[in-house]
Amino acid sequence: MLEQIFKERGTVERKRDVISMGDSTRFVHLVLDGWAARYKILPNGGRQITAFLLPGDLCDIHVAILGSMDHGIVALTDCRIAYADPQDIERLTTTTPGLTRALWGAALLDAAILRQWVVSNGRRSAVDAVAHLICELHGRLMMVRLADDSGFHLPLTQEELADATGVTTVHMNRVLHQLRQTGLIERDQKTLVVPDVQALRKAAGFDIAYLHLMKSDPPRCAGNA
Amino acid sequence: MLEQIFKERGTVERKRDVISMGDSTRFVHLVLDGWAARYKILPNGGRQITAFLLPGDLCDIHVAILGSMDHGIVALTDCRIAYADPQDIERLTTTTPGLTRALWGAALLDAAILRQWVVSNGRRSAVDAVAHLICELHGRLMMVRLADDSGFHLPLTQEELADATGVTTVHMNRVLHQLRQTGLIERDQKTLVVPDVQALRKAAGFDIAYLHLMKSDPPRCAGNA
DNA sequence: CGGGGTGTTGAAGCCTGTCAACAATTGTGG
DNA sequence: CCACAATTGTTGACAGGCTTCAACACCCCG
Repeated sequence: MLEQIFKERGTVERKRDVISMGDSTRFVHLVLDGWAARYKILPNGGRQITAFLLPGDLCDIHVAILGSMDHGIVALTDCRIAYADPQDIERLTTTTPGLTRALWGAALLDAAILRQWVVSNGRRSAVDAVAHLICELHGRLMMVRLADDSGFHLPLTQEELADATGVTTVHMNRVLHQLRQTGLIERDQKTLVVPDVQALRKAAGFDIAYLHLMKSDPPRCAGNA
Repeated sequence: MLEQIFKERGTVERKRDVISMGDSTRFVHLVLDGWAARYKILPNGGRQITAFLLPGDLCDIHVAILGSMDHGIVALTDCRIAYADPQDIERLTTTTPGLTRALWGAALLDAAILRQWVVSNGRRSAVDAVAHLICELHGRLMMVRLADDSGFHLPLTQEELADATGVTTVHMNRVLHQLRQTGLIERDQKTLVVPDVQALRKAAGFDIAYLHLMKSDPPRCAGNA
C-alpha cells in the first residue's frame, strides 16, 4: 500500500549524500537497494555513524513529523532510492490508521536498535561491539532475505565500521584481525562468512529478541522492480 | 485525553525496578514525578543506562506494540507512577488517530536523543559527553518547567552518570571535577548550577534543535494531581 | 554513634588513539 | 592491456585517556 506513493525512483552514487544535515526535505526517501548510513559530523571533524540503512528502510520519515534533519544520510554503496511526497505521507497516514501504527512500530524498532548501539559504544569492548554489530546486520538482512546462515555481503570499509563503533580505522583493522584469528568471522573480499552464528552471538552477548522480527514491520520494498 | 486511562497511581522507591528486563508488562507506565532510567546489564556485570526518564515520560509503551521488554527501568529517585491498561491504549490509539501520531512523534524524539547518546559514547571525550548530557537534561527539564536558565535539580549519583556515559565512576568523578574547575558547572548538593548555558552548550557541541521542542510532544502530565 | 552509600584521590596498567609508513586493491585513462 | 592514481587495508612505535585496584573522607540515616 505504501508503494503507491513511492513512485519516483532514482539512484545515488556511493559516497554521496542522500540527504544532507539540516535539509528540510522536499521528499521522503526509501532505500530500495544498496546500503546507506545516518551520520553526524562533530566540531572536531570526527564522524559518527548512528545507523545503517538497508533495503526497505525509510530514511527521513521523521522529518515529516518533527522538523528538519538533525543528521545526514550518505550512500555507502550505489543506491536505488524511492521518493515520496511528504503530503502524500501526511494524507495516507491520516486516512490509514494501520499505516501510522506500522510506522510507529518501525520507529520503536529503530529506538531498540539504537539502545544496543549505545551499549556497544559505552560498555562493550571494541571486539564485542563489532561482533554485536555483525549479528545485528545479519539478523536484519535475514529479514529481507539478503543473508543466510553462512554469511552475507558486507560492503562496508573498515573506516565505516570504525565510524559506527566509535573507534579509529587503525584499531578497527586490529579488531577485525582478532575476530578472524578467533575464527568467529572469515572474509573473502566484501563477503562476510560467519562459520558459527551461535558462537558469534554468544561472544557478542547478542540476543536477537530486541529486533522483534515481525512480518511487516519495516516496509519491505526491496524485491520489486 | 491520555490522562483518563492512566487512572491507577502508585509509587516506586529509589533503586527499585519500575519494570524488569524481560517483563511482558501487564501495565503501561508513565512517570508522574521523579527520575527513572532505562538500563541494560551486560554479561560481565556492567550496566549501561540508555535513557533518563523525566516527569511526563512514558516507560514502556513499546511493549504494547512490539513485544517484551528488552531492558529494565529503574527508579533513580522515589517516583510517582501512573498505570494504564495496554488494552485501553490499544483502544484509544485505534479510535484516536491523533494520539497514535503523537506517540509516533514521541518515539521519533526518543530516537533523536538516542542518536546523540551514540555520538557521545562513540566519538565525544568523556568531558564533552557529560557536558552534552547536562545540556540535554536541561533542555528537557525546561520543557516540563523543572529547570530555569540558572540550573536545575539533578538527583543523579556519579555512578549513574558514569553508567550513562560509559565511563567508570572514578573517571566520572574526575570529569565532574574538571567541569567544575573550568567553571562550566557548579554544584551545591544535588542542585546543578549552570552559570553560562551558552558556554556549556558551545563546549559540548550541543545544538538544541534535535530536541524538537514542540507543544505537546511528550505527554506532559507532571503538573496534575 | 556507627554503618552503608557516595564522593575523592593516587598509582599502575591496558585499551585505544595518534602518527607514520607501506602494501594491496580498485578504478581510470592512454 | 598496462600504467598510474586514489582508495583501502596493514603494521609498528609511542602517547594518552580511561580503567583497575585500593584506600580514605564525607554524609545521611537509623
